[in-house]
Amino acid sequence: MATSISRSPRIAERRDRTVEAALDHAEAIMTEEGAGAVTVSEIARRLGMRAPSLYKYFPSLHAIYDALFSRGNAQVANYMNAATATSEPGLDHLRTASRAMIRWSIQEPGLASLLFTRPVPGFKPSAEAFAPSQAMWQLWRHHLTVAAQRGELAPSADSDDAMRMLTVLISGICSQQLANQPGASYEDGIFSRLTDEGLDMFVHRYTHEKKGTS
Amino acid sequence: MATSISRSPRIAERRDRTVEAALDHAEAIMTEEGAGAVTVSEIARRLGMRAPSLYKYFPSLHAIYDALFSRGNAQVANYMNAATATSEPGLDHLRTASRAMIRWSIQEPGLASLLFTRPVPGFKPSAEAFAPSQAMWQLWRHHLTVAAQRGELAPSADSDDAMRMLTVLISGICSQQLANQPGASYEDGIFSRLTDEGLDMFVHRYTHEKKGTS
DNA sequence: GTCTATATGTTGATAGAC
DNA sequence: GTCTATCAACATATAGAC
Repeated sequence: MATSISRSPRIAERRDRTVEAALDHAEAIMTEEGAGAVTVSEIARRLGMRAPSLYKYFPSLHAIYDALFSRGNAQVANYMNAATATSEPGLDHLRTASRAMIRWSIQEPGLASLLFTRPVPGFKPSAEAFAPSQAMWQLWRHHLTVAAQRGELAPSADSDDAMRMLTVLISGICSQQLANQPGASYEDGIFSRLTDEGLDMFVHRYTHEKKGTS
Repeated sequence: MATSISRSPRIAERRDRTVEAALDHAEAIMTEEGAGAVTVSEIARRLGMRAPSLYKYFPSLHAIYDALFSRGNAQVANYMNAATATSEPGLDHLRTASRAMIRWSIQEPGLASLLFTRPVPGFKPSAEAFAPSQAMWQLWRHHLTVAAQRGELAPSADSDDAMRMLTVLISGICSQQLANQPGASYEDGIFSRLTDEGLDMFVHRYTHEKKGTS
């Protein structure tokens, strides 16, 4: 992703290091001040550069956000792959992945808000940057299918609505945690502590088939 | 809240109308462009005023956000009071209030994000502006107590954790709906359509006592 | 690749004429 | 209460010297 094409590999490497350093700072700004606080000037300031110099690395602020979006996707994918490495396909994977997703979002609130909400008024990620995100959700969806086939969940869990309900739970826990107790860790958070209870609630609903509405 | 003290009631009235008009515009900006897009200049522009004139009505941009916060609280309280006017105390009230809250948040995404998240980096509502919000949640909490006493929910539902779980569901539906299908109505939204299913899931969990975790 | 200099726009906020 | 004028910052972005 961050590999540039150049005649000299040494120069390209150095260039890539600068690009990565710029994104490191941008990420830090997001975490500290929110996603909307990222500016070309502030990144340059932290790099010990003048703002115009940064335009040699990125064509625009929009491009920086796009690179951050891609980086966020890569990070969360790595984090979840590592977390679910030894998980069984199906329900076990879904539980582990859900916990990992919430844990990561709390560790990286800036990147998470960029990936999962629209915190920057003018910015929409490019199709390329967005594609891995879709792939990730399809993987989740697949594990719902597996869980239903294995009988760990009811057949109705193999549906887009069930998938949406699971994302509702995860995003709800994250947003409540970050809004009401920012800075708290996954273990200490009064909302993130409810993760397993929420998952049980979901499993309960999609194990015993639906009852009537009052 | 918006009543000013003045010797002449006529002038005070006119002043209050201007204040309200300014907040109307600010609200519209929030809905159209996001909570972070509210600026003194843009409000003045829409009022047909110069920016400095607005400082006769508000001491700072921060004060405008605070007034918007108060207004949001009043609006959502009115909306929910109207919606729950004929509801039975307890579970019926909670169901109706949850639907109303989600419906209102989708209709007023700008105000809702101001009330329930922290979309503006520098802004924290004043204690006075925040107080009604706390009162509202205490009312919800009260209805959980009533529902448990009536036997509509299990005793464990009379807890802060159950309250948090309910807010997780509501905020999760809102945030997913607004992020993934902005502009859709409550009826058409692929996430807001899950409201009743989510409530059923919650009720199911807090009716049948908790089972073991896998 | 870095810089200075600059163009152009925006913001929040104040002073003071009318 | 409105305006003009102004300030000090800040932003994105470009041109061109070195």
